[in-house]
Amino acid sequence: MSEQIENENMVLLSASYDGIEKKACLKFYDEKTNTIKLWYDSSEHKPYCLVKKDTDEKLLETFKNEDKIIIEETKKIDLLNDKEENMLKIIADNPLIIGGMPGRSIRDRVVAWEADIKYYETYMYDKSLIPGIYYKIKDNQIIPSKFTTPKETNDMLQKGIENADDDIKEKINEWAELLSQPLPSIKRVALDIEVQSDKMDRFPDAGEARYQIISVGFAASDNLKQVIILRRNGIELGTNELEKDIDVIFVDDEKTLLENVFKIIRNYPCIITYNGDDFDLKYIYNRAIKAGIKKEDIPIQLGRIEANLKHGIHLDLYRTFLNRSIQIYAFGNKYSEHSLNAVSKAILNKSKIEFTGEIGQQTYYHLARYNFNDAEITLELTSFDGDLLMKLLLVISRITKMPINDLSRIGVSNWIRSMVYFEHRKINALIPRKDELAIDDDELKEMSSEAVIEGKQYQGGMVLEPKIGVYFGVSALDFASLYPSIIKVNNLSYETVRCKHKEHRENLIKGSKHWICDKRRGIISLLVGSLRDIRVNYYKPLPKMEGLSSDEKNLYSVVSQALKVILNASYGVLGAPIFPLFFLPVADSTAAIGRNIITETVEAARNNNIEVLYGDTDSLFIKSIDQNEIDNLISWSQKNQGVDLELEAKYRYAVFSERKKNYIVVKNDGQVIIKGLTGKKSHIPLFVREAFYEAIERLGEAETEKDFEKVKTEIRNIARESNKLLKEDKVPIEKLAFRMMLSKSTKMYKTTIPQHVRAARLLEEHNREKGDIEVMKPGDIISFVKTIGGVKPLELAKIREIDKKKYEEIMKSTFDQLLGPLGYSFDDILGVTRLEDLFWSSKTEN
DNA sequence: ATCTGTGGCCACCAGC
DNA sequence: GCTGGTGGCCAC
Repeated sequence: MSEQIENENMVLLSASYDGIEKKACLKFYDEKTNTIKLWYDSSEHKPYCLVKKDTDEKLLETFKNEDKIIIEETKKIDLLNDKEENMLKIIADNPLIIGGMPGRSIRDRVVAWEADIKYYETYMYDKSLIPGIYYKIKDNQIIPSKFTTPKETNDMLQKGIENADDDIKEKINEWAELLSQPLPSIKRVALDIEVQSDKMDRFPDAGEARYQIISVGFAASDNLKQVIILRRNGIELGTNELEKDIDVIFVDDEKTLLENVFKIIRNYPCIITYNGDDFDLKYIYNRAIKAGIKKEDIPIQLGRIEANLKHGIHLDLYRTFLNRSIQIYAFGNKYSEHSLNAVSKAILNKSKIEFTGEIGQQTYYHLARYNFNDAEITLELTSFDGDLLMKLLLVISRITKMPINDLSRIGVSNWIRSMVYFEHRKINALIPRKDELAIDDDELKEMSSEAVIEGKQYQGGMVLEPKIGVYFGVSALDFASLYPSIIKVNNLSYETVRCKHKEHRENLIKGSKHWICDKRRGIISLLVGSLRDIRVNYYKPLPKMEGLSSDEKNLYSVVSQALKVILNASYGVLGAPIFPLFFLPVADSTAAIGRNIITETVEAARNNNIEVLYGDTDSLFIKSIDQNEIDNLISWSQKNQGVDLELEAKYRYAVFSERKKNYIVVKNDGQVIIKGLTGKKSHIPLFVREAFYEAIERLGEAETEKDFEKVKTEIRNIARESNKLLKEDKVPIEKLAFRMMLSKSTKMYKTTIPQHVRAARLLEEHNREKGDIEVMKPGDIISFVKTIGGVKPLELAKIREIDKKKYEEIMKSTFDQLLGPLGYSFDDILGVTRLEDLFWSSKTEN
């Protein structure tokens, strides 16, 4: 049922294989009509393999030695229709199979075909389709839409990359064309359901779907705000505290409720949920089947890992926010727990609505308010900051060649895999299998650097010994995208590091046993290098350019963020055994060159009489704010190392202790930046953290060295005040709670039982006695307090059980990290306080 | 089924 | 009481 669509600009969202139609099904988003256009491609596309007469060994040899492997078409195997024995015969006659899913051997291809899941990869490659960009369909042909970049920005790009190598330059221009396309705003609806479960079963199984759905909330980008409520016996209406524009619809039976839900879903090309894969959509589907609704009338399609829409796409934000790259690089590690409440609190500063008792016993209006609120914050997670998340996904989709519904559910190693494989196919290069890149364990150990931390695979970044003290007039310098720069400049890639050419074995990397090919550009080096250059020289400075519209600025900063995510991951995956192109020598070489670069730069600084105070991996702190000295160092580095050293900031003063990764810097405007100190860590009690931050603020007030006396007095007052509150039991117990994440379920801790696990077990036991069998899961956060003789979960502890001495110790160690480098100690400061305290408490006792 | 890396500090556990 | 090892959080 191929639909004729003409002359429209549509964004390609996803591609899948329709097993019934035996056709490719493409989903395009049409911005004009706000709908998904389904496109069944009736042109022939069969999964096939090209066969080339050769042997594996011979080809591998060639692969390492030649500039490029060109695949020649000699014979096709039709994987879908050929009989297996026939295929095997062809394979026997032609031992090497390349192509079909180009680059992969027939074994991989057959496996991929059977799994059905990689279909879009081969289809999209064959048709030269890239998800996330605009197309027209005309005369049954899919034609990419053309967008031209504004002249000013293009000029800036060309100027920024004029010194790049030709191959990199070409690639950068290709990226620029792809990434400067406008970003569509996708019409979407967020959905959340509530289920009539009882207390004993707080997380009902969606496969079983035992309880009826009592409420479904909707919040959409076109301002639809609706809750559908199931009428039940004995439930009161309650008071209507909902905003006026929220529709509450009552229905009498679940089937009608579900039909209403489906009617709404069908109006939207994109549906957003929080944990919809595992719960909401699965639950709805199974209840619909139970209610006797026919499969073909349900717009939901359940996959193995993903619940999808027949007419559109579904994004499960739970899976997206679980992604570590998204968490750290896109959202700056703002959230640490992955519940809807925790994420929305951290990002939107909005919470779920609280209620007591069971959800099934709430009044209708309270249920509606609770349910709608969940749907609304779910939607808002995609719409805050000008649809940031949606746009980020679309840009990542363009870079990695993956549909957003896929990439939003999987980890970054798979993004990079998709991006790198696409590039292989594009140049008709063979994609090596894992076993072809594998190195024998003993051999690998022999050739790799020794890690500083036992149990790690190789040595990483270098951390300089800090020079203890307070320094006024300090500059922070760092290398822009150091590891990607190294990969670019040194031509690092799995096929160029330790290449097969005898003559290159002399090109040893200093401090390592690896050598680098200088005959051809490595594929990883080209990809990572071009992405690095376009970010540093174009997308990063672009938003500052004058005369840009806010849409343009927004696009550029989103692209910059997406590139940051990809670049940060691309080095890491090469050292990750799970990555299909894992090749440790590349990661090892990258880090080794990084250590060389920072060492040489420190040396160069010394030669120029610049004192280096501290440095970590790609950053240096120098005791100078002289622009000339800084510029000299920067140009030295550019000239001798080919990497971009940049001035990050000049600081009024900096404080270093003997501890690495622990320091304080103060900007000229008084803003204080703390790194690594215990006082800022998220697991310590709020009571300690608040006092710590108050003290930190005082540091911002110090303009010169002699101001520290005053600061000291003020910090003393803060410490004294806090201690007093603690002694008088005036600190609310919640503020005394440690909060720590469980990385395993409590039963899985075997070697030692840490305190937070003890607390978690106590809590589980307590709940079990109440009849609640729910246990704590990996990723859950346990709040506990230190009591005399041990720990207790926050919920079960009384204020009088608190071990005040322990908390005083924590205050001491936290404050000492701050005071030590300033030449004071907590005991000095509190020594004064203690006398007063004594005086004070004896007075009250009397 | 899913999973990017190493270096460093702190508090605590468990065994001696 | 000392000490090596574990687990969590952070810097890059």
